[in-house]
Amino acid sequence: MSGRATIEDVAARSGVSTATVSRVLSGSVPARPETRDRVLAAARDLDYHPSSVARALKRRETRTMGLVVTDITNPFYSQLARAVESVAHEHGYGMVLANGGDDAARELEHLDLLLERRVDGIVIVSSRLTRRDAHRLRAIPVPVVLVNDTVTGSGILTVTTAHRHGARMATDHLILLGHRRIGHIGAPADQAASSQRRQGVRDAVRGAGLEDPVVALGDGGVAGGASATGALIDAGVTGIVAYNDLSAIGALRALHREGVRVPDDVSVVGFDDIDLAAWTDPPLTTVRQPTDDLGRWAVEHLVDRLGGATDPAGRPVSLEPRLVVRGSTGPAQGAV
Amino acid sequence: MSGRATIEDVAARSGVSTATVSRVLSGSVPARPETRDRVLAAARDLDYHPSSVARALKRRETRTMGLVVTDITNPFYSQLARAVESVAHEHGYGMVLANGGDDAARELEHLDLLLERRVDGIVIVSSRLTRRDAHRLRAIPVPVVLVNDTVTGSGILTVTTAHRHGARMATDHLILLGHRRIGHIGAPADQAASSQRRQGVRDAVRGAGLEDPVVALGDGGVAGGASATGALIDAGVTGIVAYNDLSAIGALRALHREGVRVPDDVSVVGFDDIDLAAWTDPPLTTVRQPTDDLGRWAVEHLVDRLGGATDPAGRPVSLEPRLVVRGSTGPAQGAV
DNA sequence: CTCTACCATGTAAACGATTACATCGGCAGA
DNA sequence: TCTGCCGATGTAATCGTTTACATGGTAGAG
Repeated sequence: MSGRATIEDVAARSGVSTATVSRVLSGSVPARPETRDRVLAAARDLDYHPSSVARALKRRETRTMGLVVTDITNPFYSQLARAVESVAHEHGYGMVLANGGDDAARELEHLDLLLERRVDGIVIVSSRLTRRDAHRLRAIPVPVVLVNDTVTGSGILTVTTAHRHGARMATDHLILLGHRRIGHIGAPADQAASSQRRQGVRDAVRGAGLEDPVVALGDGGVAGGASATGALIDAGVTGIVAYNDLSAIGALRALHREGVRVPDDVSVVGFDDIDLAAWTDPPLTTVRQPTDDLGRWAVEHLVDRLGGATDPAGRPVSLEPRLVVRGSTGPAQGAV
Repeated sequence: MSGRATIEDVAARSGVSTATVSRVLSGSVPARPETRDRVLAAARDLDYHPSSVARALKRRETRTMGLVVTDITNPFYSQLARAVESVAHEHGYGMVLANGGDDAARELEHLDLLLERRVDGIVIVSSRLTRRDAHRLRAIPVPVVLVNDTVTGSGILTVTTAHRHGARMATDHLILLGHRRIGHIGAPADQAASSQRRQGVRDAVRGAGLEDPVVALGDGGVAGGASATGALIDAGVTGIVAYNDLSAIGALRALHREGVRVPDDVSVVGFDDIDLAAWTDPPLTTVRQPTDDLGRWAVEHLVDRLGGATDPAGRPVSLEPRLVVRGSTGPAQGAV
């Protein structure tokens, strides 16, 4: 057999027209039981699987969505990707992955490729595009959902973790433990949510009447977290709120290397609650993002919209994170 | 505008036939400069992007490949996914991700979906399918490359890390450090490479004339690694070779909880060299898989084969891993 | 017995590109 | 001037489905 069986082969073998085959297979219109059986048998014999590309051309929908992610290697993103893929699958959608890579240009190129592939919708996760090329996002001719990121004043559906509030919870936790001098490991401005989380830390500190947090900039990864930590130690902080778990893990490592005990001397809080956060030494106190819910929300609203729903897409929907207390935080020295 | 611009719109606007538009855009056939310009201008004005689904139907290739992974959340897989996506992109291919999930049934379903989508080829990485449903793999009507896994006696292209040799290197390393009683944290038989790595450990131990390694079974994840460790400690091992880094991290955690010092009392070696392995406490000695090379090999051979190459696909190609020594291994107590 | 309705099925026109083949004007060589 | 060729472009078939519309047969109503 040179190619795969087509609907025509099935029609020929079962002695009916292609229209009937199509109808039987889709079940859209009842057929005479006998016909039905003949068609089904022929399809089985020929191992016929309809070509979704032909179907896509006719129906003008591919039942595929694109997922644009900055770095699939980052545990938070891969967990989100799993959620998105899984929910998409539930709804009969496939997922094509576009991994951002380093630069925004590449992300744009990926976007064009997705559109050429005629994906029905796109989920974009905390991309660089939202800052540099917001106008490009608005021009996308298919529904888009942004996760953990916003582009102001567009009608684009958005779901995000309450970063600011999450960071505030983390910081409040430290303050409640008696910490007075708080440090923050930030991420570059092109990282999603970077400024919101920083704000949250500041909110808490100010709310408690403490002096402003010491901020050191990381890169959103482990290495950056480690190297940012030195400055915080020097500044004499006893509590560190990291931009994310990776940064926090870097901090743990740096502190250990410097002989600073966690949590006895310094407490550390992360953000995300990636799988490995429970297994660091000590286990990481962190703010858990509702990753599965983010993914589900994104996909289901995309699907709704594809189904013709035309909700006004008002303000960004914000999902509450949850503080997960583990071993990396404890009472400040000399606290009550 | 209700829909997107089609080639016909461009043809109309530039006053030529669709054939000419197609030719100009693909550059396959030279056109008169003036025509060329008109077409290009029209395409730009209409923001025309050719539909790759129509093209796929005609050309009978989608320029898309499928990637089947067991769990995108596992760092090794996500690193591999990044490599695959990136190399595929280099060659003009898109990637649709099929995340296995728990059971093999789901993986089969995913496979069918990929085929319906008419992917040109499929990369399968250490799937459950190879054991249960090898016959299904052989029946796939597009080229397939298996990564880190084999199905015997099929003509399926295969590239794999030299698991057995890698595990042997890890174990030899411990033996060289004076360890005499070696433990191994294994993975269930349905995990790829599980038995080969176990064999490698045995090879080394036997080669050194030591008694057989103590084997405890994990689940390939952190939790399993942690719970398997107890039995190894009880058995009095001083060196542990884990199935992978996740298991090793679990072991580190369990040892720490038991007050066993690493590497002073017990040494631990992992496998994979995931990003975080360098950041554990102590940093993990591990066997680095050539992840990028695996991905590149897989994609490029797939592309070759799609291009008509018809290499005999003899034996599985095996890539050598590399021992990366960090802080989690050290001399055995009482060793010279 | 005729008419209407309806049910099961067939016919053929899309969907949006690519490409084999036909056409046509112009130019070089005889 | 005629022939032949070549380069640029147009015509139309094709890829594999879905689906609007047409058709033909059968049963129930009158």
